[in-house]
Amino acid sequence: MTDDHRSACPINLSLEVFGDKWSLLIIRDMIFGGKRHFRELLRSQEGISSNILADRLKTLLEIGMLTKSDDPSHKQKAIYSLTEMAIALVPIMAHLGAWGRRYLPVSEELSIRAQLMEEGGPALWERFMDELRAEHLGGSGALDGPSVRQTLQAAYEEVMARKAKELELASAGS
Amino acid sequence: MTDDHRSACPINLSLEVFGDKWSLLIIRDMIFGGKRHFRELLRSQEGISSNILADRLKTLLEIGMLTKSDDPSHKQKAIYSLTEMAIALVPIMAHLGAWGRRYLPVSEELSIRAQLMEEGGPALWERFMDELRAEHLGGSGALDGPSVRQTLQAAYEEVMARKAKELELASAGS
DNA sequence: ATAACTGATATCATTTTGAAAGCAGTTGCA
DNA sequence: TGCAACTGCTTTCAAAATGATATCAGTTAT
Repeated sequence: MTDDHRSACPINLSLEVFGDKWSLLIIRDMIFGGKRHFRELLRSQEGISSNILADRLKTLLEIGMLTKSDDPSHKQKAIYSLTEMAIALVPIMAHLGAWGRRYLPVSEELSIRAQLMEEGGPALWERFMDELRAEHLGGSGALDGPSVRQTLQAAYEEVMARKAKELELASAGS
Repeated sequence: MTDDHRSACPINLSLEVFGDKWSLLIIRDMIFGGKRHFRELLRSQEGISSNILADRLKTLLEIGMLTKSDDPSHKQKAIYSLTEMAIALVPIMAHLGAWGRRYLPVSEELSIRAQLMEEGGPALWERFMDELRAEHLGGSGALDGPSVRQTLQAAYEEVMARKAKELELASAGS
């Protein structure tokens, strides 16, 4: 255990954990993208390098935000799982998304999930966290209805489909 | 306007703004510490260097999280003010503090504010934000009763006083 | 057999960080 | 009228982090 912290302030300590440009994006892809494997995480929107990804995964494991296990289907495959510590970031993700959506130049398709999370409020976040616990920590059984992640993903695809259609119509009409 | 973003995802864009170890600490000191001047911000718990502080302030100004004005009392003094964009981070600060308090090795005195923010909930955050608007954006008049910042600060000092007393007693009893 | 896939490492140039000292003024006090 | 303390920075330079690219040894499906 390395204890050389700059200060024991909770905000500072939080930033020491994920105050960089990549750690939270990895968590984001696991939470909202359902990614569990190294090669999946490598295909992020933002194009993370493999050495950076390896380094951050190692750090997140050390901190206790992730755990790693073998994939029975492939001897070289590793499965990364979220711990409660990482699942507890869902409300922060929601707030970050809402803030970014309000003040930064987001695209419609990449912010529709944030919009739904904002509209859903704490009740939706709690449900999402329960689903993540079931998925990553085992224990409780399946939940009824479509998962929060599936609902968010469907909304994303709907926007993409509409945009493709609009583009097609605009192109045909020119 | 530089538009070379890694992606238009709201979480990514948020991290491009304050995904580093210092930017949010500066905002924290302005929000919770009431700091408005360069030399005040230089005296942070974590010991930020003057070059880093200057660089971050410049970036925060460019982004639109802060504004800068002259201090009438001193020709070389600058007053930094929060914009609505920065004041809107109060709920994120509250969540970050709550998360850090739960999962990281915080000290009692530096986390008492986070505890009160968590217990106060959204209603307290809104009141705090109103006070910050009055303080940094002008407009609305004074608010009744002690300010949220004063209440948090008083709680901090109470913990410090108690700890000093305990230390004194322990020392006397040895 | 072989091509594609697995989770990483190695290399190396570029960028960022950060401690420390310094600077050109301004202000308050003797 | 001096002079010390204070103002918001800037400069310098070493060390650390970042990140693109190529590569690796082993595994699996065809």
